[in-house]
Formats: sequence, structure tokens, C-alpha cells
Amino acid sequence: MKTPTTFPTVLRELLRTHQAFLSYAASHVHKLDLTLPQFDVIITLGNTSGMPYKKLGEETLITKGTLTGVINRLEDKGLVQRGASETDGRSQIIRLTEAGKSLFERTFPEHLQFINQLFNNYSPEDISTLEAVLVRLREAVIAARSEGGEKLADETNE
Amino acid sequence: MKTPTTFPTVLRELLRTHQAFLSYAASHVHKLDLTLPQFDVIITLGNTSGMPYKKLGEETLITKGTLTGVINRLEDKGLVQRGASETDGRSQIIRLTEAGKSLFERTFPEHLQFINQLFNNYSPEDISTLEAVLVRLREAVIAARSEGGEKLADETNE
DNA sequence: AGTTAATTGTTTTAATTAGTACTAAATAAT
DNA sequence: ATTATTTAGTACTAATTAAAACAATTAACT
Repeated sequence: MKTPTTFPTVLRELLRTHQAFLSYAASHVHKLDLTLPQFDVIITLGNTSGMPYKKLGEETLITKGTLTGVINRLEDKGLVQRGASETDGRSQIIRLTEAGKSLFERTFPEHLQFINQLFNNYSPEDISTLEAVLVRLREAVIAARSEGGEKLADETNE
Repeated sequence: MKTPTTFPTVLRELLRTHQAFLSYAASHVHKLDLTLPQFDVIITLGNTSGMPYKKLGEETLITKGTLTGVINRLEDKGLVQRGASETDGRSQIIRLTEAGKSLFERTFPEHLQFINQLFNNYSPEDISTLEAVLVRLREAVIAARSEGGEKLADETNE
């Protein structure tokens, strides 16, 4: 008999691994009284002079509607600030405040170290393999989204 | 100079891949007027005679608090039902209703096919590799959670 | 038996998420 | 120039999420 168990086995594993990682990272970030998305924004803005809303969303993978709320809370905490763009009247530039910069500089190296503990037993090749495998799967998803979508179902999403 | 970029590169890739997959799977499930967690519950209950709350949570990776809401909505839709356990007065057994069973049998094979499209260009060995890489990373996370937690920070969580 | 501890599921809260509709501004097309 | 379309960000909704507090029940222990 065949083994048609690719989906339950492999993809459940993807969810599990992702979830385990998130919970690991969150355990560290929560000590700063920040959520993971909030810290992700801080990290992304760190060492930059700010960036427009849209780019921030692309970097952090946070949808624009969600990002509004995340930025609001970070603004309430005094860690980031909004500023109008000089070249585009619609655009907002998000920057770290001094307090935000200070937080970033104080906590990021340790966070990096915390995360890098995961790879203690990884050789550089292992890391390359891991990355390659993930990239391949993601590209397979993207390909399936554009190719296979129509075969099994009547997708009319532009 | 060194390349301390393991975290941003590899783990961001994990998030991206996971997100791409979720969005792919959701595009199919949404046509059934179900959310992904809701369909996950249907799938998990399919071909079983029901299971207690706790086991359902472990299988679907849904936290118990969240699960209450998900089950409520599926109950409202008439797809699952709660029943008291005969052996444990605290426990609830969740079962598919006839409508739920029918939905499962009608949609699961196609869903499986939809998901398996992702692996069109994968050999069995490729799939094994993918799974092994994910398992290894997850185990690294679990190991780091118990070992390394104390070194960098004063975790007092039980 | 009787008290204490652990477990099951619910409730509640703050935050995130995706999705849609909406406003304002910029760009493109006539 | 005027209109049409696109784009950037906000507002709003329903659902999920984790976390904590809680009630009811079971298990453990003396």
C-alpha cells in the first residue's frame, strides 16, 4: 500500500517547529514587556534612520492593518515615533525614539545570542541546508499558488 | 569579519515559509466557510469516534482557551457536538455530527490533493530530508529551552 | 475518611491576525 | 487641466492566540 502521509506528517512538523521557535523567542522578549511583533519592529528599525510604513510591513511580515496597532502601542510606550515623509504626502516614516534606540542597543546583542544558542550544534553547512530546504518549500508554495490554484478550484482572486 | 547572520536569515525564512504555507492552505479552506483552525479540528476528528478536549488540543496545537471558542463556532455550525465523558466528570468528548462527517468525507480528499500539489517535484528522499531538518530544529529549540534558559536569563517559570 | 494537589474545561483580557471598507494623496490617462 | 486609477495608511470586524484566574472534578497522600 502507498503512504499518502506527506501532508499530515511533514506540514504538521512545520507548524510544530515554527510554534516551538516562537514560544522560545517569546519567552525572552516578554521579559522586556514587549510582544514578539513589537520587538520585531524594534529590531527592524534598529540601526536604521527610520523607514516608511510599507517597507516596515514587508520586513516584519506584518499586515498593514495589524501594523497600525503595533505601532500605536510602541508609540504609547515611547519607543517609536511617526513622522511625515518629505517626498510623499501619504507616507509615514517610523523611527526609533531615543528610548527605543537605547532599548535596541541594550537588548539586541543578548537576544541574538539567545537565538543563536539554537544553532550550537549546527555546522555552517547544516545551516545552509536548513535554509535551502525552507526556501525550496516556500517556492513550491508560491508555484502551487499560481499554477495549481485553477486546476482544483475556481480561483477568481485577480 | 564574521557573519553573525544566522538568526535573521534562517529564522526569518522559517517564518516566511510557514506564512506562505498557511496562506496557501487557507485559500482552499476559506471556500468551505471555515477558518484554518476550524478545518484542522474537523480533519483531526475525521475517522475517529471523537476524542477528549485535551487530546484534541494536543493534536491541533490549539491552546485550550482558544479551543473553547473554535469548538463553540463549529457547534453553532452544527459540525461538531460535545458530550460528557463517562469516565471523567471534568472531561468533554468532542465528536463530528453527521453534517460534520459528511463535510469531512466530501472535502478531505480534495484538500489532501491540494496540499500534496506542493510536493509535486519532491522525491521521497526530499520529503524525508525536509522532515528531518525540521525535526532537528525543533529539538534544538526544545533543548535550548531547558538548557540555555538559565544561562542568559533568570527563568523562574516552574 | 479528609485534606491537599493536580487536571479539565471555561471565562476573561490584551494583542495579533487577515480582510474589507474608507480617506487622502499621488500618479496616470486622457 | 481634469478625471481615473493606484497607493499609503487608518478604522473596523470576526477570529485566533497566549496567559491568567476560576470552578468542578479527580488523584494523591496521610
